[in-house]
Amino acid sequence: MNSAIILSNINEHVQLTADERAYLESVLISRPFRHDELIVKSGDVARYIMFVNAGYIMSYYTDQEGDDHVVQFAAQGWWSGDLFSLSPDPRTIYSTKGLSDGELLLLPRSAQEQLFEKYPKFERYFRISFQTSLIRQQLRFIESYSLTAEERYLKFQLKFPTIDQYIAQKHIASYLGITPEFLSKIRKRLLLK
Amino acid sequence: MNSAIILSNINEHVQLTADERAYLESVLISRPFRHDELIVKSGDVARYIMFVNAGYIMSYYTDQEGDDHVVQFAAQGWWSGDLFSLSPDPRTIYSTKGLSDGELLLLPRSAQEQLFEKYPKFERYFRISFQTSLIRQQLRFIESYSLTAEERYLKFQLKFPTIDQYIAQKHIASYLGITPEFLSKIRKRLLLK
DNA sequence: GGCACAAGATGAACCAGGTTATGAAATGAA
DNA sequence: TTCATTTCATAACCTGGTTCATCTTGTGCC
Repeated sequence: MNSAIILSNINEHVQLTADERAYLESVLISRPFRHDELIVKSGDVARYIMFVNAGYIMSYYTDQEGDDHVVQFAAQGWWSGDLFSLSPDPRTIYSTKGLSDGELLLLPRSAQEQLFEKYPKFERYFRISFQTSLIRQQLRFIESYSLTAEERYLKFQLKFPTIDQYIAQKHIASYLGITPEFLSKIRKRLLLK
Repeated sequence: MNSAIILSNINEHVQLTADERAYLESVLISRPFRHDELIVKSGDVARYIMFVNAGYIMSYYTDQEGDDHVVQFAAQGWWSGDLFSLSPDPRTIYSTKGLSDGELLLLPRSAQEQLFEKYPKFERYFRISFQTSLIRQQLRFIESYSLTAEERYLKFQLKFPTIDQYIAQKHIASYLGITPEFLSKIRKRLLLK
């Protein structure tokens, strides 16, 4: 298993010893996925959190009316946002799908608890990760109110300059909280400028 | 200082020793506030995070156009959501205001770092707190897309059955992401039902 | 290549929610 | 108690975004 990316990611926040590194590697599970594969279905018991080691994935939420809402795109080097696997009821409310071929590294829930017990450094790493995710999530929430759909689309393009070739427009629309038709209009409007 | 509430809050997730408890109490700072007092102004260097020991506060974000967006209400027993104080640049983007008279317990940033160093248990406590906050924040984000303004208002009333006497309607409207006028319409519509 | 089917574009009618304006009621300072 | 200020309600009008229907353009797939 190639764990270079996850290790360098963790190393940005805490310095791991050889022991800690070895232990982490011993509990990670490689999980390759294919383009368009449904990796996790909502309602599943998700006994792990996911690190994207290669490729692209997206997570989405299906509401009562059966409409999907894209919550997150994740590229190489990202954790997937589904944290329900860590709370008492591990049934996830998100589905996760591959947007390309790729590989996940799964960190099982049980292993994670042991990781925290054994090496508090990992607790620190995840504390920091959750904290920055929370800040980002709050900013995104604010933006969804204070920016127009067009501004949000422009921001999206800046944030994911390369990913969009992997993502269908309807999924981008869903991520932005608008209909595909309206995204179409925005794109046309932007071309004319 | 009365730290019963914060201790029982922490105790729900980790068991503190007498030492740990004493240390925490020694670094907490009492900060009383008044109704309508501006406690933190956006742009301030916020060197602490805040625990509501008594009363109600709200945090809001002021956008480029100068419009306020209420991000969070917090009652007794809640941490305030402003985590920028923990990131490298501690200038906050939120303002915080008292909705009633009350008291905050401030946990200074420097003290917090020492707390984590000295007693990893606190790292665990905050890891768990951030994690559950993140889950809640994601749910709120999803709801803002998949529910109508009226449904969100009804949910708000369920979630904060007592707080609304302290909060002006325009702040509730802001929290819900709508105009005060539109909230007015919704309330009228609901009364007629 | 050719067929089937999903994705994107386009346009018209429509609606949830915003904007602006006005007045009434509440709050509060002097 | 008065005057000023803020908040809430109401109503007419406006608009960003939706819905639905049709058409075009991919994109597997055998």
